[in-house]
Order: sequence, then structure tokens, then C-alpha cells
Amino acid sequence: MKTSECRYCTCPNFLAGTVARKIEKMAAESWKETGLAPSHAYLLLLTLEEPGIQAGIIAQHLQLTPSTITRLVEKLEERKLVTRVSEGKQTNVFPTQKAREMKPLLKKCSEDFHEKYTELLGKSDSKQFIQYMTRIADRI
Amino acid sequence: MKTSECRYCTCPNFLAGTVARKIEKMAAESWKETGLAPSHAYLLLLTLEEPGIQAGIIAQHLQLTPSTITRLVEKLEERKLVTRVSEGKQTNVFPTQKAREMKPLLKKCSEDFHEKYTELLGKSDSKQFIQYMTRIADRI
DNA sequence: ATAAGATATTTGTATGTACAAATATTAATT
DNA sequence: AATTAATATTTGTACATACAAATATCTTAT
Repeated sequence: MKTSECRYCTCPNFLAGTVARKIEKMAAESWKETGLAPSHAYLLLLTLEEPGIQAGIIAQHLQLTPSTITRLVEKLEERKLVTRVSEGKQTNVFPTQKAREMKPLLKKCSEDFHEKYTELLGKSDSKQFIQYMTRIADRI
Repeated sequence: MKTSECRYCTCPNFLAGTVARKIEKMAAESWKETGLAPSHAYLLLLTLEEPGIQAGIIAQHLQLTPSTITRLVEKLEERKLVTRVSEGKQTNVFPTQKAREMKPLLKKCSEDFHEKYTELLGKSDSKQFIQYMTRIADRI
């Protein structure tokens, strides 16, 4: 059934959730090769770009709560992809060697996803979607 | 931190998730008075509009998987808001008297949310957002 | 009429996320 | 210096959601 035929197709909350789930599924497919869920992949990329990044900063960049970051980092730690170093009250997250070796693959998957997405929506629509969503996010 | 300043502010998956969480929070606030989470509220409204609606049809309208519907209905059943009547291999969901009494409140909350949302984004932007999201959802 | 396949739902399990409370550290006030 | 307040993170718990497998029913083919 098409979303436009659904009972709550005019409810922004319903729509936002539906779209998010669909896009996440697409993203998960792209990142499958890494064995990581999209949010884990983002977090890992953050640590690769800025080794030792503070947990709270990660939370801000991913727009997730601190407790969620703790949980995501735990998972990545189990897979030996990051290590936590606490420094006073704060926690710094470093990528491991294994993660560093994975970087090219992560980049590739990220690009794959962007391509797949752009192809699906067309260049102008996909660009517009990003602008639009950003604007919305900043106002809510 | 504004979403437009985040590291992955150009990633559609990140954006979609962020926006969905923010809108859901807004919606949850509006539905607080009912004690129901937004998705429970939608489901309940569906059963009120079409008593005896089949579980699978609910799944299609809410764009959720059948197993999720089972779980949502279970919760509503615990609160004595719906009852399940199985008819052969299918399950029909009926609202209880308690749910029927709740209908005006549900409607009110739904309208509250729409107003709050429209006020926040402005009339034209909020309308555009809906059109845009619907189009995206149908193509993914 | 029975076996095989198709359909609808539920169950078991796992994941990502959040909230509230707990903990640990640092800063500020008296 | 000691108490209080502020800040950063973690823990306990709960929830919405999904996937895969199990179950129950119905349909079709032989």
C-alpha cells in the first residue's frame, strides 16, 4: 500500500516515522558489508575523523541522548572497534587499529548509500529533501 | 546544537531519523493527556473509525509490520481499550466502550498536535512538508 | 479427501532509542 | 576547607519496532 493511501498520510508524525524507517532500511542495506547498523557506522566514522572525541560531542553530532551514545559505544567496544578512555568526568572515544583498517570500506558504503538514494529520488529532489529536512529539524 | 551544524547534516538517513524523533516527541507531548504513545493513539483511532478492522489492514495503514501490530494491540488490550476477535486465520480488532468514550479526547489531541505543528512551521511550510514526505515515502 | 502450498497472525528474540536515577568528577560558595 | 551545585557519563528499565520461525487457517491440486 502506498503511503499516500494510508489513513494518516496527512499526519506529519506518521509520515516522518514512515520515511525514517524506509530510509534506515535502505541505509542498513548499504552498510551491510560492514556488519554495522547505520548509527554505529556514523559513530565509528566520527571517531575516525576525530580520534579521542568526547562522548558528549558525539551525542550532539548524532543528535542522540548521552545514554544512547553509551550503549552504541559499548557495542562498538565489544567488536573491538573503539576504546573508551575516561579523563576525569569525561569519556574520550578512540578508534582501534581494526577500525582504521575499516575506514575505506566505511567510506565506500557511505558513498554507495548516497548514490543509491540520489538515484532513487533524482538529483534535484534528493538535494531539496536534505535542505528541507534540515530546516525542519532546526525549527523543532 | 543545531542540526545544520552536525557532522552528518547532509546524510538523508541521519536527517530523517532526527526529524522523526523530534516530531514524535512533539506528538507524544500532545497525546500525553490520553496516556497513549502516538502509534497507540493512531491504532485506536483506526479501530474507532472502523470497528472490527483486520490486523493486517491496520499494518498497511500504519506502515508497520504485522508483528508490531500484534504488540501494539496487546498493549491496548491490557488497557481495556480494544478486544481481539479471531475469525478464522484473521484477527479483527474492536474498540471497547472505554475507547468510544475516549474518542473526543483523542480527536482533540490530534487536532492540538496539528495546530502546534502548523504554528511551528508556518502554514505553507507545514503543508509542503507533508506533500514532500508523502512523495518521498512512495518512492522508497 | 488428502497433501502441499498460500495466507494471517503470533512468539521468541534482538536492536535502537529514551527517561530517570545513580555515580563520578569538577567548580563555586560560603 | 567543606558543603553545595553543576556537569558528564553510566545504569536500570521500558518501549517501539523488526526479523525469523512457529502456528493456525484456508485454498488448491492431485
